[in-house]
Amino acid sequence: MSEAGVNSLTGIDILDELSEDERRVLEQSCRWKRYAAQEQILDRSSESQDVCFVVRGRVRVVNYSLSGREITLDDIEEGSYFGELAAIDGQPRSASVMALTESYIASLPPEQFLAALERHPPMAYRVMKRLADIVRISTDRIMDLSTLGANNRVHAELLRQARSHMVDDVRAEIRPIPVHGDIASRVSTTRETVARVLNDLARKKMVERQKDCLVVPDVDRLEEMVEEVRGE
Amino acid sequence: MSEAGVNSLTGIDILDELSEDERRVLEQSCRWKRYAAQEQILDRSSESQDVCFVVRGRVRVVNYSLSGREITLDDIEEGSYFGELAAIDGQPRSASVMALTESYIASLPPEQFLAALERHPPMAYRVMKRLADIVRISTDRIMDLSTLGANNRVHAELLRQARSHMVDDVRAEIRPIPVHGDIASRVSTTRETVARVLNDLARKKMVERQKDCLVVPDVDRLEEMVEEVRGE
DNA sequence: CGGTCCGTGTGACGCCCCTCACTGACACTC
DNA sequence: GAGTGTCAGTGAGGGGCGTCACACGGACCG
Repeated sequence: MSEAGVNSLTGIDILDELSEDERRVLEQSCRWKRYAAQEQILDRSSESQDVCFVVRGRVRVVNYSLSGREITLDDIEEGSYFGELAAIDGQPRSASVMALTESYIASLPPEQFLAALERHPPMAYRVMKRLADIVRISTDRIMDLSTLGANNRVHAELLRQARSHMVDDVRAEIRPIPVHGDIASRVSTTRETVARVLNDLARKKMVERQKDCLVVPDVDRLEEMVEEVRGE
Repeated sequence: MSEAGVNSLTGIDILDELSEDERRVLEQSCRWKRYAAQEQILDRSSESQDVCFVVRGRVRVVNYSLSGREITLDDIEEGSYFGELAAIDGQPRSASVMALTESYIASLPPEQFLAALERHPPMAYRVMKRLADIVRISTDRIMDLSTLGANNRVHAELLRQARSHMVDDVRAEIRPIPVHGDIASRVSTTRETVARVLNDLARKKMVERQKDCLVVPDVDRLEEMVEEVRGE
């Protein structure tokens, strides 16, 4: 297994309102497992319906087209969870999940999860909030895919990343510097297109490559650019 | 207002498990309103956060690109509801909603909705199931948009509609016959593309136009066609 | 029955961007 | 320093499909 004190669900957000005792009960119902970076945690075709808590690490929810093309759906941070869909509705898994970094995952059988939801409305409320958030992100993405061209989607994605890496009011430093194929898989385009767009933006001085980060000197200017295209 | 006995939430699925009394309380907190076909029920930019029950009629959740292009997100049947996202997370509305047919809508303020969720775990569970369903549909659509070409998306949509209009094991009769622009807005393409695809399928004897319906003589054959392309 | 919608059918044009193929840089290992 | 893996950059080619334009038919209505 693992060293004492490690099998704890203390840092998991949605379990915040639970009492120590309650949490301990859940901890005991979990299967605990460590995964290496890049390792597959959950397969789309697997039968399991467990809810998985990311106790340590970061994971990525992905899907593959039969042609092997990889579509990134979401990244999940330490303290969050995934796999709730199957637990809630009993349907097959809707996507695969892989570890981005070395990760420690606790999986809870659906029965215990549902029972906990029923006992603890605040926890249920948090789960709903999370689902609502996923829905919003998904419909935004559908809108992007439906109305924007590939390079505009790259702009939009860059803008999103910039917004979450602001260093002052206007400047963002995206660190670590994102790999092109990664961006591509988030906005459903190709590595090559991302490279071309990025160079194009660099030529216009709207991004700047540095050793360890990608800097966007004026995020608002980038935003204008995105909004403007959205209106066409 | 309206005639006696009409302001009832009896047919609303998620309120099934509530007692008569409970339901009555909710009924009294609702604003009731009738809408004509095509009328706007909810605007994306409106401030409201009410949850809306479709007491009678059918409504459509849509979004518009600034260029005016219309993206259909979902159709909602009598007995279901919409507008829960804003009520749950307090964020602005994520889409607009319009009446497809003449409709009678009950809107419940977010506080009462949330309070009801807290008091009634089974109702909360139903809401979660619904959200989970929306997420699944959305990610399917994202996959379609990411991996399929426009005409294959039309095939896929046709297949979906056929599946819900089976008349025996292999044959489907889609009734009423869908308008092209409608299909287009569901799969994010153009009216023209839909027309071309449909004629192409007609030439291959995979669909047949009739007076009042569109028939798919062999749904499995259509399915093969879709699956086959998905794998490329 | 001429007018006006509304939905459909189809051709031509052209551009976006995916695909393929190659080159180059950098990091690590033997 | 040669060998290997990962990531980035760039050009050429070409097909899918969005856009525009226009013709057609059926429904409804004065």
